[in-house]
Amino acid sequence: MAEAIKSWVMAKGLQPGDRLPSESALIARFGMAKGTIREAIRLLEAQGLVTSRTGPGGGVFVHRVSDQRAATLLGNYFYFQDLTIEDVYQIREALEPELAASLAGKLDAGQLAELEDIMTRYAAPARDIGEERDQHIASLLFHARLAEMSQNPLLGFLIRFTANMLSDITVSRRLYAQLNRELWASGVGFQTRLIAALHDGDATAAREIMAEHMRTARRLMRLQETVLTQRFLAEGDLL
Amino acid sequence: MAEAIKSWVMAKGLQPGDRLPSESALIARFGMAKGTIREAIRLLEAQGLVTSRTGPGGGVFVHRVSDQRAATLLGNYFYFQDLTIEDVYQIREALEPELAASLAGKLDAGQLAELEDIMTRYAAPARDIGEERDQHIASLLFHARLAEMSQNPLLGFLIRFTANMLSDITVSRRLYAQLNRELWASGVGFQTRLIAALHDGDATAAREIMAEHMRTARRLMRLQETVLTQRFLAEGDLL
DNA sequence: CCCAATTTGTTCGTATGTATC
DNA sequence: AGATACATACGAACAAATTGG
Repeated sequence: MAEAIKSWVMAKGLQPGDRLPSESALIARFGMAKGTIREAIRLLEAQGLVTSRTGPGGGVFVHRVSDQRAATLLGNYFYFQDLTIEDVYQIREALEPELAASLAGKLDAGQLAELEDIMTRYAAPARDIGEERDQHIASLLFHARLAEMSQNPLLGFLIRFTANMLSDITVSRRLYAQLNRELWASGVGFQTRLIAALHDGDATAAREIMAEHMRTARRLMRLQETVLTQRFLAEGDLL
Repeated sequence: MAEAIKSWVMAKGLQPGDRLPSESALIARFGMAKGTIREAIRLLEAQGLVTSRTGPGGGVFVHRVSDQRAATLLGNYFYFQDLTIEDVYQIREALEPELAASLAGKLDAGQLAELEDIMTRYAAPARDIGEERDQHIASLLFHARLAEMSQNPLLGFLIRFTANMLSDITVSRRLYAQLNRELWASGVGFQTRLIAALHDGDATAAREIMAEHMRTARRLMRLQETVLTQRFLAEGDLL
């Protein structure tokens, strides 16, 4: 029944911002009771396709599915799969270099400045765990912003999604607290060289710099996961 | 309010198949009216997190989000972005070779046989448009099955998703009707060599074969899109 | 085959909250 | 401040589907 409304909306070619008929109008049109209509609207709302506002001029409106919503919905799917950090890095290692290459020479001065600005947030080594965590988040933000600059919506979404998913995993497992200095050192150097390559329009260099960074991060993460497992075995009640 | 139920479910650590309290029980527990509870359940249902059955022994059950559902939900997001075929191929060109490499030497005889079986469906050149369409679908099935064999759930999902999205786009635009013989010829040859490399456990060869196939398909698709645009201009009412 | 119990699904009437004019 | 228009919430009744005796 939500499908009926959805296809009706698509048939009418409604665009984001357009208003759906009011509840009473939908009741009349589809010949269903208020509760049923409302449940159908909830189905659409959960998918992020509509939003509703109360009051005069309010109603139900077509809404473009937000990046956030799409990521959450897709995250629900992987909640039941058992993804490893290694799985996520396999994707990043394939996609991030591609992104870097495709952006070489395409960014304006403002965008390059923004990336440099983010970089300054971890120009200095972290002095405590809190700073270390902040730097880790900021470095993921660097990738997320880069992804938003992509002309390819699919590529941009996937990179933001994997970066966020990694952020969730690592923060929840407190991996960031153990990240060693090597990652920090390689991270700053990498971004400096990457921004230069992007500025110069050197796609090959940008790709290779990013690829190397991914390989390094993946290797370090792999080490951390080993450490983590050892800790679990040492601390927890042994089987 | 659906979030309250969702977090309650996660707090209880319910697993797929576990039953949620009945509507009346939820009404008692959360102190809300039946309609409100039902709307909340619809929100979870739309996300694919629960399903419900009527009758004795029925109720609302935790459900692992299906592949299908996740793909549909993610597809809604991209409905509002304007994705091009080129965008999708940029992802495939990055991911498919990675998949091929990671599966080299990991498939058993049954899996290899299944891939060969799919291949036989387009061993001969298509004689009419209908056959051509079937072959196009079958070739996408080849990629989808290969993706399901991946040990990486994220990689598998993304490849199935991009292949399906491409299938939707091309079928709806009737591109398949224009696919030329070069794609068919290269397709069969590619799969034969790919299966051999997978069997031999030659990851490097598998990656390169797939990469070459993707480059070829992407190039041909690009030509087709040009043709399609020209047709629109020739046929439709000119501006 | 039918009957009864259980649980979700649907309907209606009414009341409340909220934002606009 | 008050009227209006809209979504939101409540409660009671009835319908449909499924299972077991």
